[in-house]
Amino acid sequence: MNLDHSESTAEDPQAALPGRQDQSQQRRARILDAARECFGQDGYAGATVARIAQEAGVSNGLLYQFFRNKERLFAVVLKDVVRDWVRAMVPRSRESETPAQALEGMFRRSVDFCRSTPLLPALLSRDPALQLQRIQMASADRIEPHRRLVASILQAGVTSGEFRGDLDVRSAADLICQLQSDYSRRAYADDPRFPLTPAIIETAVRFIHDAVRAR
Amino acid sequence: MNLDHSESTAEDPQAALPGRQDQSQQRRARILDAARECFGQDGYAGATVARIAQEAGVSNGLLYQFFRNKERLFAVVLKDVVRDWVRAMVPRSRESETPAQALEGMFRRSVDFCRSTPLLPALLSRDPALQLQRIQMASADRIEPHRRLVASILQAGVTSGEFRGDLDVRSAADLICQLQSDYSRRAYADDPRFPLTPAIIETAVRFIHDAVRAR
Amino acid sequence: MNLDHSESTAEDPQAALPGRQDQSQQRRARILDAARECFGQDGYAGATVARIAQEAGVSNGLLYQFFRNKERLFAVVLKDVVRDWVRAMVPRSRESETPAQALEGMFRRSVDFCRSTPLLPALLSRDPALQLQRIQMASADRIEPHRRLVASILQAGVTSGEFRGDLDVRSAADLICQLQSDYSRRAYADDPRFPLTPAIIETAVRFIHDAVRAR
Amino acid sequence: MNLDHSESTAEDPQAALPGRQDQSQQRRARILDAARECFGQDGYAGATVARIAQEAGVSNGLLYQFFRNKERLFAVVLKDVVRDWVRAMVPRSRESETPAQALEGMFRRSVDFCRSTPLLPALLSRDPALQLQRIQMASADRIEPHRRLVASILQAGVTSGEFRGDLDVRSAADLICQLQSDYSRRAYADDPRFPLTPAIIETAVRFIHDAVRAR
DNA sequence: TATGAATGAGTGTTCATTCAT
DNA sequence: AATGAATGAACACTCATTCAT
Repeated sequence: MNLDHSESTAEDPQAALPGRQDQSQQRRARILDAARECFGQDGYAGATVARIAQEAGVSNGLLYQFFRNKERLFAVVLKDVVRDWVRAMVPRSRESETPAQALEGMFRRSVDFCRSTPLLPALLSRDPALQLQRIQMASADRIEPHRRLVASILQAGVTSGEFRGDLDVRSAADLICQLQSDYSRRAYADDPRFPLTPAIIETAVRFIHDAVRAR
Repeated sequence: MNLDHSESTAEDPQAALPGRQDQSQQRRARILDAARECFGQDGYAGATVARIAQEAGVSNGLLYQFFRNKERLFAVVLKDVVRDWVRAMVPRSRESETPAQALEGMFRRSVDFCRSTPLLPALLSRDPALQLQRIQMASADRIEPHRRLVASILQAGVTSGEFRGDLDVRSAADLICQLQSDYSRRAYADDPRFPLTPAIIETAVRFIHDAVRAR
Repeated sequence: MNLDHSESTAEDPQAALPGRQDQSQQRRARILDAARECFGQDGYAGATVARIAQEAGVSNGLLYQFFRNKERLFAVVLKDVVRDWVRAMVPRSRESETPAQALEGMFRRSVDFCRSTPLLPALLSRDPALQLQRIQMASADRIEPHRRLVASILQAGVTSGEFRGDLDVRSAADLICQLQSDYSRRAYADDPRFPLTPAIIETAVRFIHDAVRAR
Repeated sequence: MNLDHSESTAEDPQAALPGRQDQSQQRRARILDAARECFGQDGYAGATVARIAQEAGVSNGLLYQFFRNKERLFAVVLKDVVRDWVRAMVPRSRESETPAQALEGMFRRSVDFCRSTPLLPALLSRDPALQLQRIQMASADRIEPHRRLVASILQAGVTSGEFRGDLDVRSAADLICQLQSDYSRRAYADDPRFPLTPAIIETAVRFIHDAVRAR
């Protein structure tokens, strides 16, 4: 739950005795955490600034010193979530993986990430409740790269002969990303009507393998 | 956009000169249309009753003579949308279809339905912005049947030897329904970042075929 | 509950087969009954026209053919209630009563009237919830006569020597009327915090006797 | 009109330069004053939150930071009014009073209190327009004690032989409280049809004396 | 820097009143 | 004469945002 928002100060030796600066950054991070939680649970319109502030343990007004308004706050949350998500999916060390393994690994890591993170890839994909189109556009930069990453893995597989030669790489990448997003969201939502049992995950992984591998 | 809400009066030759009853039902239908549109665009919390009324060309208050409140209106919209969606997906005449054809047909019909209908299967699946759990539960009755229908087609294919014998029917049905829902929503949303080209559809169809057919 | 609103038609031999006229008057009466009930229970602002119409078994709109608006309807109800109340209090045959008996009789009849009638002398006296001052003024014509009636009885008692010679007739009449109004309202309201047991009534009667009789 | 809501700050020498806390409490008090006024004039249903806010010179929303909703605000007003009323009635120093004097004193103080205070013992007793039963119940705790106080005075008088031995103490207390409430309300309402001249008050006082004293 | 009291525009909802039928 | 569908002003209440402290 306590994500890494501090970045540059992460290794600051003075972190132990937080100065003004540090405390401020800590509060900013707490706000972002709370916002992620609230937006994730209630959507953009449903979440209230007051609740976020309370959840973060800061005053109502402080929020507005870090973020111009609710919309901007949401944009930042969105950007961070996508960044974290992409990070979590990307293979740590790519060397030893075959394309098929890479594909499977991304899928599983994505689902795992969402399982443990109060997140909203739901929102990422196309939540109608957040019509903040401009915001989404801003974070869309992350979506396309993700798709390109998957596409490059697919292309590598095709080139190596491991995947089908007639694979429509762009479309397949799109579909795989879609599935990743879906099942990731389900991992987070944990809705009994949309369960995410191991069996379902294995089936999805097998779907993907079947669809791409050469025969 | 102008859906069939009239049903019983559809063949009434006097429909042209609407009586009071008729006009009333027409207005009700207009409200439902507008609500479908607005909820679809803005989510539950984001949509306003005033906007829906305006869009429907009726007064603010009339809405409350047909529906107890916003929540009930939404519930009705949801129920209707799912009903229409399921109707559109179900094969007209099932006789001559192989299981594979049935599967493909449902997929295509679902996508087509959403392309031409202001709809919200998005909302059906799990929009975090509409926490109206009870409502969702009510319309959830439709989700499981859909999954069962797909599962029965899969089972038929497995039995006939057309599909893989080791197919996890439940999980596969879940995944296929998920894909249908996704691409259907994309068909409606028409978001450039999530396009729905023929190539993408064909790829999805092929994915499904590859995943289930015996080898 | 079914009060006499018809007056002139009460003995109409055609009452059995109600003509247009009769039915109309009957409906008017039903509306007044319902209004008396509703205003009595919920006060002026709290009562709704729709409820009154429903209670009366007529359409919403019909109400407005008999009464210009809610305020006028209320005014008529008020006038009728006061009229009935005063009627009920006035001794049937005055001859054989001493002033003391007359006083006591009025008090008891008033309380009894309210016990069996959905009424609102509450509203009569000075309910702050119905600020319709002008209306109250209109029905005030009835209040003063009542006070004068009591005063005349008191005066008769003073003259005959049965009552104290130094009685302030006007003030005493005022107080007695006040008590009548109070206990009448309590008879109707039937609030456990303001009970109206026989003991309480007897005490009130005795109060009045003690206060006025010569010693 | 400007009641004492400040209590603890009453002796604060800095009250002249109000701090934030002080100003806040002052506004709360202003809201309560305005609410007392408006509810008193228009009843519960008739009074509007907007009017109260305007009368208090604060924004519409501030009201909701002090009181959960209109109903709660009313409950507080009611509680305060009863508290003030009871306070005003209770004899300052009881020592030297005979029971008869105590009775008379309470009556006069009650009337005087209402004359100078925007108040609604009317509402206390049984205004049909405020069906907020639960609220009334809450403040009813004050009614019964008042009745008991009067009853104890009566009992003392009976015991000392100053009052009639056959007095029904409970019923008499009820009646006296009723009269106090009535004339107090009249003192506030100041309705020309229900005047409250000195003569009327003296008559009431005499009524009470006559009714209770031994002969 | 941080607070939270204060604002007021905007929301869902009700209801007296009108009017086409 | 009678209906009840339709209206829209008015209400209680919420919440993003500001600002004096």
